[in-house]
Amino acid sequence: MNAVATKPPPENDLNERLAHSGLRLTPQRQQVHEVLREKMDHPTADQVFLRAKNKMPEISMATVYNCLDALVKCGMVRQVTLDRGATRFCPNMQDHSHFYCDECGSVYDILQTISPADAGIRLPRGFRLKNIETNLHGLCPDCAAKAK
Amino acid sequence: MNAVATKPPPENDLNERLAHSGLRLTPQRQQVHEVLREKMDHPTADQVFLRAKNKMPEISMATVYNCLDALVKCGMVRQVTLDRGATRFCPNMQDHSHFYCDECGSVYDILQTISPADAGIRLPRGFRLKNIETNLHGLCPDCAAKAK
DNA sequence: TCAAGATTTAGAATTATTCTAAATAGACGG
DNA sequence: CCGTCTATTTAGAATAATTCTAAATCTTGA
Ligand SMILES: [Mn+2]
Ligand SMILES: [Mn+2]
Ligand SMILES: [Zn+2]
Ligand SMILES: [Zn+2]
Repeated sequence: MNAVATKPPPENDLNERLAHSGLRLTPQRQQVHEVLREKMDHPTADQVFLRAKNKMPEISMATVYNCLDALVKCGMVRQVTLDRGATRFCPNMQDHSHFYCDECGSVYDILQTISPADAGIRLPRGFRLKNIETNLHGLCPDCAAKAK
Repeated sequence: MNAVATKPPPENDLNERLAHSGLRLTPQRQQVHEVLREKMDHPTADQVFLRAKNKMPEISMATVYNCLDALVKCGMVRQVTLDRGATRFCPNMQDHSHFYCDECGSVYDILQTISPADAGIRLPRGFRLKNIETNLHGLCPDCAAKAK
């Protein structure tokens, strides 16, 4: 699953994946996606809006939400909800989990996931599992150092 | 860790745990906690408010938020954030994960046989892990049946 | 009994997200 | 190219979720 390198360059992917979901590739969707890939710090919709405005000053907040929803729907972006604050967005579609610093709120990709089997999870009859989300909570290196 | 049965009855626990965090046991906190234990369907703050009002008509929304925060802080309640909607609350402090039905939004407790901490996540140097949260997404039995 | 501090409360304020309706863009058939 | 059709974008209003504020109330413990 990991050994065969048939993955097309991610940019083509965007076009195709949108099409596959009956969605068009628009400058705005492209821009929002680029913003996410540029700095993979899991920004909120609001932060995406501010960053996208630099290259595309006319873009609106509603469009950013629309684009993010489109990108999530077609599987190019993941939604990350970690606390009561705004939802964050992640363009890394590799299997990974998120480390959330309870102190400063920063989010890190952790390239390791727990399979349900490893976690000892057994679903009762009838449930249909689609995907698993693992969120690690604690202190980031900076905050851990300060805490000492 | 699991074998020694020194756990006091959960109601005493509430008093003690609050005290341990420098918080008082108040009728409102008790009521909010009771509401959560009565129907463990992971209600939102709003739903907790409505249910609590039945026995305690003067309780306010602000108090419900305050109480929920207090209960979370002292470790009697878990916060569950699953999508862009309102945060949900869970009074089950056993090690378990949550199944979220993407179709109808219902949430189920899924018991784990192995603590995820033991499942072998390896963090880069410097990170201090406090706890792991596992969210399962898919279809609940009802929705899975309808989907066929 | 009193002072200090914690908690509750109503309502205002803020933040996050969704909705609405009109304008625009772009694909497609002719 | 032209006109039509539909998807998308847009501004702003509306709604939903949460937090804040300041005053009232309660509790605790000198
Ligand atoms: Mn990520
Ligand atoms: Mn639960
Ligand atoms: Zn941090
Ligand atoms: Zn369902």
